Amino acid sequence: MKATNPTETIQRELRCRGLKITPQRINVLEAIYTLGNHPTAEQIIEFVHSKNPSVATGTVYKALDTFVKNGVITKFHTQNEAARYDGFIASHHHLYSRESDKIDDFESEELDQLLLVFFSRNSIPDFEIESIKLQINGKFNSK
Amino acid sequence: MKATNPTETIQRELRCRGLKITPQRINVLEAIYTLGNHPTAEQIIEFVHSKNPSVATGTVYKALDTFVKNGVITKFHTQNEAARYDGFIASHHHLYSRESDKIDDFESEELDQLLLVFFSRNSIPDFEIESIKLQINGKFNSK
DNA sequence: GTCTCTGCAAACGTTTTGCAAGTAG
DNA sequence: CTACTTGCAAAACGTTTGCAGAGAC
Repeated sequence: MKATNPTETIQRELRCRGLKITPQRINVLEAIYTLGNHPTAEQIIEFVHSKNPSVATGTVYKALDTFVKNGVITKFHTQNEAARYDGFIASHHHLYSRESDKIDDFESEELDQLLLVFFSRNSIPDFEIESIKLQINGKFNSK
Repeated sequence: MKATNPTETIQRELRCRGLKITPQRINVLEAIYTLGNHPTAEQIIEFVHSKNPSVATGTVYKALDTFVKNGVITKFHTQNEAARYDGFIASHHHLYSRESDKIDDFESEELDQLLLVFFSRNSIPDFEIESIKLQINGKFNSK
C-alpha cells in the first residue's frame, strides 16, 4: 500500500480550479505545504530555488497571486513588512508573538459558535459581517 | 471657561514619556488625531505638509516609529501595502472592508468579557495570551 | 494552434538609512 | 553643553510590471 503522491494532490488542486499545471506552480505549492508555518514570499522563493534555481522571483509572486485569487491559499500581514502565505484554507485563528514574529494556528468550534451567537444578538449598525478572525497576541513558551 | 488646548494635551503626552517636544512631532500627532480613521503615513505626511511644507518625510517616519515604540500610537497592516496608524490606544477591535480598505473601530465590554471567560476556561498549551484583537471582515452599508 | 505562463530586468511605492547641521532640555 | 532630532538624498525593501519567448492543453 502506497501513500498518496503529494505532487498528484497538488495537481488535482490546480486542475479542479482550471489552473494550468506547471512545474513552477507545483514547486511553489510544495514550498508552502512543506514550509507549513505561514512562510513569507522570500522563504518560498528560497525553497523553490533549492529545488529549481532557474525559477524567477516574479514567477513565484505571480503564482502566489493566482493561488490567492483562486482560494488555494490565503495571504495576510503581521506587524512586519513582508506578507505571509497560508496553505491551510479552513477558517481559523492565529496565535501571534510580536517578539519572534511566529504564528501558530488556533481552531475552536466552541469559540466560533460563541462569536456567532454574540454577533447575531448584537448586530453592528451599517456593517454586514462576512468573517471574523482573532489575532491572539502573546508569547510562546519554549519547553 | 475654555476648552483644553489640544496642543497642550499633545505636549503632555510627549513629556510624560520623556520624549522631546518638537514642532514636527506635534504636527504628526495632530495629524493622527485630526485624521482619525487609521491614516496611512502618506495621509499623515500630506496633512503635516499642509501645515508645514518643510517637514521631511523621513522625519515623519522617524516620529511615527518613536511614537509606536513608546505606546503613543499603534501601527498595523491591512491587505494593502501601506501601514496604518492608530491614535486610539485603548484595546479595541476593527471592522474591515477589503473592498474599500476602510476600517472602523468596534468596542464591546461584553465581548471582551466573553473572550476572557472562554480563554480562562480553555487555556492554550505553551502560549501565554497578552491581548486579543478581532478583525471583523465584511461590508459597510452605505446609507 | 491558442492562450496562458515563464524568465528577465526594470520600475514601483513604501520605508529606512547615514550624515551634517540644528535644537530641546 | 550634550544628546537627541531634523532635513536631505540615496538606497533598501518587498513587490509589480511589460515584454518576448516557451510551454500547457
